[in-house]
Amino acid sequence: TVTCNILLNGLCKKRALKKAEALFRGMGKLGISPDVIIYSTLMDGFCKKGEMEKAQNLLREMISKGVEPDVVTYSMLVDWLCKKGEMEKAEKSVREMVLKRLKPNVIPYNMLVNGFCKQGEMEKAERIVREMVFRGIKPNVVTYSVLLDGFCKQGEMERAEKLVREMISDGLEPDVVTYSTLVNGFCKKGEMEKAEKFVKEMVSRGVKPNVVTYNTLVDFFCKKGDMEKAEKLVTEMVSLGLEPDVVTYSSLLDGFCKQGEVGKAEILVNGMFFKGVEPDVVAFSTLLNGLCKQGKMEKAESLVNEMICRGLMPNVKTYSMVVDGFCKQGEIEKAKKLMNEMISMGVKPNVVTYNMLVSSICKEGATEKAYKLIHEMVSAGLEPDVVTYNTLVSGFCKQGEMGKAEDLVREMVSKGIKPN
RNA sequence: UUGACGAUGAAUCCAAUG
Repeated sequence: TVTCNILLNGLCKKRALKKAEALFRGMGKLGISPDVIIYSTLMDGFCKKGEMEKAQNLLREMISKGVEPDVVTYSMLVDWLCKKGEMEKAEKSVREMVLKRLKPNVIPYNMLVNGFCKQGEMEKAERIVREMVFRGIKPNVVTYSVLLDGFCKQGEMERAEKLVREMISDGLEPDVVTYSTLVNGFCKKGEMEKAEKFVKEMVSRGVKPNVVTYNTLVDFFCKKGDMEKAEKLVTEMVSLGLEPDVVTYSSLLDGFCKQGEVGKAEILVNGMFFKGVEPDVVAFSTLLNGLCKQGKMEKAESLVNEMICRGLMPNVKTYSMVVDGFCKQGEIEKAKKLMNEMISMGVKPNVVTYNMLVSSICKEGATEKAYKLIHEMVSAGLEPDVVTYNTLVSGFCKQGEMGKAEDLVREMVSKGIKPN
């Protein structure tokens, strides 16, 4: 059973779920009865691939075979709920564990903390930390890193910095993730000096920067448009034995594109293949966005086809970039056609996609007509957001129809959308 | 040394003076 599971785990980690499943079924035929670990391993594999149906079926199967879910199995459920943003249910599951005397350890609590942090609910996150301490569970480096990321994403860098000091005085060693989180926080705030200070600190504490740490810094310079510095950092990371990965390249691609150097980006993609780094959907989409922004729509469309040929399925963002490209070219009909095409590919347009259409129709001076798109959005199950309204308000303002603009502001407020 | 948690990359609107 253990041997099988080691194999199973390997297959799951490699995303070879079909093989894993085959192995699982094979075990049954050999008369090896799967234990809770086998089931959990496979369930986790399905969860990570987003195949929740299969995961749930497996859960039912294990229960029906009298295999009791344990702390790990429950935790996976908790994590799934947290990632879906269903925090009440997630909390309930943890309580359920307690009631069933499956003593939840630090991990399910970390999941809850992470869930709340990702929603920006820092008070609730801290409440969970208090609760875990109350239950006699010590926060670990992950707990702190999760909280740290939460504060960073809220832009509360003073609190973030304090938290790192706190964990050190609590006797916990910040690791590469902790530091990378903090470095990212400062980078996103544009505080490079601070970011560099903490890179120095991590090194002096014997924590080696890894690819993620460098990617964070590289991305900062790419966003700033300082491609020289970005490329220099890449050279530095290579000299340290860190291989640039698809994320490194994506940042560079975006940097070049935003500098208007789409040609360089195209060359870089070839360089990726050469280095054996396979571009993924994001990498391709980044280049695609560059092409669209330059109005090179023929190239853009053929790039989308290339993606599909490579088995990389364009997502909403990918398609939306092309939709926006057509919109900005004034080819609204083509944009609409593409929206139908994406639907037929099983990709639903979202608010952003619609906002693009709204924007281009406003630019034509037909704000009234653009406004009517809201109905279409609603019937597609989408709610207009602050950008939708900003676009329309701006449209009316430019047409000199201030009354209508003001009406719209009132309308958005009445819908509970805060003007920014 | 069989399973669960944390960090990095891509899309839409608007803004003063000129």
